[in-house]
Amino acid sequence: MDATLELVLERGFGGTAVTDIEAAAGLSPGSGSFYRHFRSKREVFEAVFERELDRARRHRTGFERGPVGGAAEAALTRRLLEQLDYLAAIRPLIMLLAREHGRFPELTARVREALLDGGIADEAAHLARDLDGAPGDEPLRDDPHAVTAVVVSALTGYHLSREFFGRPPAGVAPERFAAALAALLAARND
Amino acid sequence: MDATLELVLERGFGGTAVTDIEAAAGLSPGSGSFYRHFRSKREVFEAVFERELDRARRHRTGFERGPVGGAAEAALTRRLLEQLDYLAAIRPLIMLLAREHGRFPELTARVREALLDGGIADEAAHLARDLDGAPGDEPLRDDPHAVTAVVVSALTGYHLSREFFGRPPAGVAPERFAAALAALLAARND
DNA sequence: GTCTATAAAATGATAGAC
DNA sequence: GTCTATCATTTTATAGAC
Repeated sequence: MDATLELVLERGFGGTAVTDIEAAAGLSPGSGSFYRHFRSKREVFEAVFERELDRARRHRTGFERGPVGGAAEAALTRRLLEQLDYLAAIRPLIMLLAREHGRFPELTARVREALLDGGIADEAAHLARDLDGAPGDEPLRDDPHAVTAVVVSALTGYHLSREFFGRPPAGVAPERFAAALAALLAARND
Repeated sequence: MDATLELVLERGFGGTAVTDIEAAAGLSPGSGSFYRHFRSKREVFEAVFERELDRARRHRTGFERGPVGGAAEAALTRRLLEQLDYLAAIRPLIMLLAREHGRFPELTARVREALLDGGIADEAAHLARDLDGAPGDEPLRDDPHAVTAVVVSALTGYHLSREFFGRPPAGVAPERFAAALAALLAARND
């Protein structure tokens, strides 16, 4: 499964032959030994996908929660970096979706359910709520769902830009990026 | 070439047979008529990629420029929507990169040069500059490159989330998204 | 659980008639 | 510029020995 994941991320499902998987897994290429473990190429792909989905679900626990007190902006920055780390951790799942959502349309809904509905968007919403709950702040005068969308988009965009282009947007490192985003968010209730 | 683009975006290069391309182009499948137009499958892929790269380059002209005056936030919102439209227009190029940058590593630098170095990042930088030059504003007290990175990330992230997940983050429509981002940017010099 | 051997189909590509 | 026909290779998958 590790060999399959690596090859599919590099060449795609259609560009990966069972022979390649056997070779990468240390089996004799073309021997058909693969078929003692999985009944078809599709089956191993689905197994890999399920494994990565499970990993992603298990990974999202223990995020910091609660009102952002004291040095609000620094705390915010820390949480945003945490979310970037999460995205990095579930990289395989995101890349599997990016590569094969055309051939396996069912991936879309499954990843969305695991990531968006209960993942970053959730965290970003908490974040926005926590921020608004900070002592001394007035209630929101802007659109909280839209702010959540901006935060989620910025985080995923930053991650994907690094993945696809091999470097972060404008060459800005994660810490600088998170600090700038936190500053924008903190200033919005001034 | 149209048939090839569509098939490659859906199934990937390795998952698209020359036979499929022939069928989609209205030729007799398996006839080899494809080879009267291109010498190999790789060649048609490269032709498609170059065509989309060219289209993307030609498309980015006529963006609004200059100091954001008057209703600064509304003007900003308009420009951000313009950038989202641009991303939608060059969708094929972005998706080709997302799908095949593993198999054709040379795509990365070429798309980056066309999009990031002279594209959105450039526009975002102008945007930040124009915003700071607005009459009555004080000079920037934050990190302009990092703010640019946030804007680029937010725009690309919003676009890619819609592509990969089939819906915008938090269900927020483009207008709401752009308005929220503009509000965050406009508030940062208060 | 791996190997050799092999079958059946799909795939990339060419030759030559129309 | 398309078709029929064809070929060599690659690919998916199975059978059976060890």
